[in-house]
Order: sequence, then structure tokens, then C-alpha cells
Amino acid sequence: MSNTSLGTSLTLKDIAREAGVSLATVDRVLHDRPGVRSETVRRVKDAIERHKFRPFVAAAELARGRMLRFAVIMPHGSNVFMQQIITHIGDMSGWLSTRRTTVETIIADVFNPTALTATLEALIGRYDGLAVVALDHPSVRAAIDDLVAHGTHVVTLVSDVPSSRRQHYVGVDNIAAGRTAGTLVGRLVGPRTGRIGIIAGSQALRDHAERIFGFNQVMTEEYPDLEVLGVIEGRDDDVISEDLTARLLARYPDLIGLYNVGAGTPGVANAISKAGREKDLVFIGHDLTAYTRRYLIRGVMDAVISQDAGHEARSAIRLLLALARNDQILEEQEKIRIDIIMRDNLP
Amino acid sequence: MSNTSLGTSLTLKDIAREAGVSLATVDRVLHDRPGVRSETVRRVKDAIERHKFRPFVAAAELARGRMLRFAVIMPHGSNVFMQQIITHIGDMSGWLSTRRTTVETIIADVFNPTALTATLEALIGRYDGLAVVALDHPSVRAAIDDLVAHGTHVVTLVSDVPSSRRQHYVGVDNIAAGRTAGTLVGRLVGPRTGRIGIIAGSQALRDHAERIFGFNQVMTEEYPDLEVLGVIEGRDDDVISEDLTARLLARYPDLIGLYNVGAGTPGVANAISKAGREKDLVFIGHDLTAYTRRYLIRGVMDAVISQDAGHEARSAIRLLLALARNDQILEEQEKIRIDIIMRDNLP
DNA sequence: CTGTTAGCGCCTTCAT
DNA sequence: ATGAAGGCGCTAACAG
Repeated sequence: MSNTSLGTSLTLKDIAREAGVSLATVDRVLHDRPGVRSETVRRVKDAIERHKFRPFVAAAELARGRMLRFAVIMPHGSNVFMQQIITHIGDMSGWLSTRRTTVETIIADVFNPTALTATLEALIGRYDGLAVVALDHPSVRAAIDDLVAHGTHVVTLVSDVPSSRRQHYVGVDNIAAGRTAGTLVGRLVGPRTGRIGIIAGSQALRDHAERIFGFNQVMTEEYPDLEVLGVIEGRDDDVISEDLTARLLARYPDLIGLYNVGAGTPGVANAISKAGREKDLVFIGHDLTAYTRRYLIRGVMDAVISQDAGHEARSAIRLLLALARNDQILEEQEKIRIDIIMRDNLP
Repeated sequence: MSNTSLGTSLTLKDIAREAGVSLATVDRVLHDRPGVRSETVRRVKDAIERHKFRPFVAAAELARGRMLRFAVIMPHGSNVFMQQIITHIGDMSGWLSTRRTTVETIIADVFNPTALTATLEALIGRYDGLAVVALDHPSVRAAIDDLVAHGTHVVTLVSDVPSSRRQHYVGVDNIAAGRTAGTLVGRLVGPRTGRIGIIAGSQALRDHAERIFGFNQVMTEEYPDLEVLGVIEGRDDDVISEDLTARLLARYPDLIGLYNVGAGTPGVANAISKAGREKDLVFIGHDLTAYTRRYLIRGVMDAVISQDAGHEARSAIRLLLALARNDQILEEQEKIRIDIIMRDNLP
């Protein structure tokens, strides 16, 4: 029987007494605020350290008094995955209102650097925290850095801007996701040889490019017998994707595997079904939706690679909350996993 | 731009004024405490409903003043997965101390119903919340119900006691986990035919039995050409498992798949390596550990089916916290997934 | 540079 | 059955 926590709870007052100063001074030290002699700072920090004192977050929250304002910046359009994130953010509103926190969803043209930059710049000073689905572009980076410099906490969502000062990235490693797709295709086609097709939304999208990169890595390294065809761009559109897939199937009768990098999965699935290739073609895609769920159950799809939209939504909000209250972040909890979903482990 | 949360924040006082009563009365209604005329209750509830009022958790937490005491009841022994949970619980202690909450780990003989029952009974009235790795047995169920009746919040962890009054189960559906293993073996062996071996700790363990059940379900339904051998019991022990696996491999040269239901995976892996069967034998097991991680990378194992120990630990604690403070539970967040882990999506 | 003080919103006695 | 009032521990304004 081991105690994994501290016994009785100290308060600021105890530390103040210990260090021979007033409450206010301890508070200043605790928050690295100026106006305290370094000698005094040391004394106070000592006392804090000695007792492993951690202020009671509830009291701080109450005393701060202010409401927290967060915003999530999402792309417009009908991408199901993004819709899921928006829905999950909405699902938290009750929980958040109980914490005096509001979240707004701001729809922006995140694929246009100029537009996104303008949107971000206009938000300076208006929110305590921002979660942004951001394009990686110098002016966007600058806008993010500006926001952070002005005291807004920023996390990037789904798509990162690695060189910026955002305090966290909430999303997956897309190269690894692509590699996972590659391994699944390679393993599931088995000993057969033949061609493998790749359909992407656009190779100009960073996440799509990264997934393709990872996919090809695995294919060349480990499945040299499988011939990977050039990438086809379905622009994340069902109709276009169906059309392109149909042509591909007609043209290459020895096509044994298909990897859909982005959206448009219903289109691809339709083409496969119409060609009567559901059984023998290995088909892997991304994101769990009402559609892909059905395709898994029917056996049209063999596996879905997914990042949990709910987890990403909650993680972004949790991070912003922790940053705003400067509460401890449980790093492990905020790692987004690459989920492999097959028929039997559907959530 | 849509606001997903409430505007200004009301307080108890506002509701009190609205309903023409005092703070204390609103508080009573809010917590279903007795001593309020039903007519008054209605008036207050109306006002609360009308304004969608939710009390500020931070204020409640501060006012309550009391520290919360939780305990996690874990089996003794060296099961790595259980150790991971214990470690993750420990990792939260800093975060918890900031919330005036302590967690203790209690090691008990959870496989012995009498012993477990006694342990539980002795805990009545001593904790605000309990997470229990529990055996499903009538006397254990009774003990849990007793605890709940005395105001202790109880969640079951890893292994459920479905008929009890525990307010939550934190863990996975083991039948589905077994089915997932079955699908993976079936798909990964490809078009080959041959025999499939199953090694379990003990068929008397509920979770092992359920996994085997799910595994066999899939094999009979979908892979009738694969002959599944009778279950071998390695008692979750590396040495025994290695020995048994070695015999199996020697006896059945056409063994093409192996499913290890419980622990002892290093033993099984060793036997496979020594027999030089790493490449052609499909090997699936449970739980991500330092070992299984290495086996995935080396290609000895093809996939690991896992439940995230960190998630389970955090989920159990979060649930107990929410229950104790009667804060909203985000159900979706507490669902434990069956993770399929292959080399490329290793976390 | 440091201390004093008035709340923040809710819970909990204690009166009525 | 209901109300009044004093904190809980911290923050932030204001004094000194």
C-alpha cells in the first residue's frame, strides 16, 4: 500500500509565514512577476521547494474571476473529419461552461496563406487561447508568433507549423500514418504480386504529401515486388474520385491494392463495388466516418487509419485550459495516436 | 462563426433572486438535499432550467474544503500491464495534489474472491472513490454494492463486475479484442492454409476465455480452412510458454499462425526465433511492453493488440473525480479502445 | 520592493 | 422549511 500523493495541504499562507513574507509576495514569485528582490525570490522559492507546495487550482480559478475565451479556427467546406472535430468541440460546451470558459468556432480559408494570416492577425488580443488548423507558411508563422507574443496561447490542430512559437501540436505524424498504410497494404495483399494505386486529394497538401512519402518508403524498402503507380489526384471529391478509380481499375486488371490518402472514400468504394472487386482488392483509407465504418463491415475496406477526432478536440481544449491557468499538462495524455481500425475493433 | 458556449456567467445568487429564495435553498435543490417544500423545489428548478445554470466547479471545489481520498486496488505479481497502470497512476500525483486529491495503490489478492471481498469490506467509509481490478464473484459484487451504498464511488478496472452497482467499467470488450486477433491472423496468413496455435495463461481467467471465444468465432466463421489447435496453457509464464511453444512448433511443421492470449510473450517469441520461424509465422499477442515493442520492430510479432494503460489509469481517476465532485462526465472520453499496434504506428 | 485587503462563487453550519 | 453569514485559498488592486 503506497501513498502516491502528498499528505496535508499547504496553502500560500503557510509558505508566506515560512519565508517571512506576505501572501502577495509569494504570489508574485509563484508567477514570476517582477518587483521582488532576487534574495527574497530565493527565500520564497526555497520554502516552496522544501514543502513541494502546489497552489490549489480551484482557488486560483475562482480568484482570477475572468472568463476564458477560446476559439478554434477550422477550414470551411464539407470535410467530414473537420466536421467531427467541430461537433466534438460543441459537445464540450456544457463541461466548459462549468469552468467559465467559452469556445467559438471560426471558419476560415486556411488553405490560403494570405487569408489565414489576415484572420489570425485580426484575432490578436481577443482570445485567451486559439486552436488553429494551419497551413505552414512564413506569414502564417509570423501571425502565430505575434499572437503568442501578445499573450494568446496557440496550439496547432491536425496540421502543424513546426517552426512557429505555438506551444503544442495536436495531431499525428503523417509520415508514420503513411507508413502504417504501406505496411497494411503490403501485408494484406500477401504473397501476390501486382500493382498498387494511390489516390490523394492533392499532393500540395502537406499532410497528403507526408502520407504518400511514408507509404512509398515502406513500399520500396519492403515490398519491391509490388509496383506502385503514380499518384492520382481526386481533390477529396467523391465524384472525381469514383471516376478516376473506375478508370484505374479498368486500365490495370492486376491492381491488387489501393490507398486513398485523403477524403473521397465513398467515391473510391463505389467504383470498387461496381467493378466487383470488393473481395480481392485490398483497400485502405483514412478517417473513420459513417461511410468508412460501413465499408469496413461490408468488407469493401480492409482497414481505416484514423486519428480520433474526439481526442483531438478534447486535447486541444485541455491544453488551452491548462496553459491559460498554468496548470500542469499531462503530456502523455495529449499524444494523438495513429489508430488502425478494422471491422472487429470498431469503436 | 458560431458560439458554442453560454455568454455571461450566472451565479447561485442570480438564481436565488430569480426564484425568490436564499442561496442555501438553491444549493439544497441543486444537490437534491431534503428539507425543501416540493413547491419551492419546482420554482428553483424552473429558474435553473430557464437559465441553463451550471454552478462553477472551481468555487464548489474550494468551498467544499475537504481533500478527496481515492484508492486503486491492483493484483500483486509481476504482470507488466498492471505495473504500467500503477506507474501511470503515480504519474498523476502532481496533477492530483493540485486538486487536493490523493490516490493510494492497494495491492490485493484479486483472484481470490474471499480475500478480495475482505479487502473491500475493510475499506468501507475510508475512501471517496475506489478503482478495483475485480474478479466477478457474488461476494465481490456484494462488497462493491456495500461500498456504493455507503457513499464510496466505485469503478471497475480492466476486469468488470457487470451486475454490481459500480458506476463505471474502465476497460475493453475482450471478446471484441479476441475477434480482432482472429481477423489479424486470418488476414495476415493470407491465402496459405495450415494450423493456428493458441496459447493462453489460463482458460479460467475471464478475460482470457473471452478473448479465445472471440478469436474462435472469427476463425470458424471466416477462415474455415485454417485449423485451430486446442488451447495450450502457459500460465502467463515466460519459461513455460517458451517450452510449450517450442514443442508446438516441432510437432506441427505446418503451423502458420500463433495467438498468445495473455502474458509470457517473451517466451513465445524466443521459441519462434530459435526455430527460425520469425519470417513466415504470423504471431499476434496482447499488450505493448518494452518486449513486444522490440518484437514488432524486429518483425517477430506482426501486431500487438493493446489497451492503453495510461488511458485506463487516467480514465479511472477522472471518473472518480467527476463522481466525487458531481461534475459532468464526458462519456466519449472514457471509452477504452482496442488498439492495433504494428511496427509503424508504435506510440 | 513589499504588505493589506476585498472579493471570486459556493458550501456549511447555525439560526430562525 | 428557509435564511444569514463565515469561510475555503488565491488574485489583484491599492497602499505604503
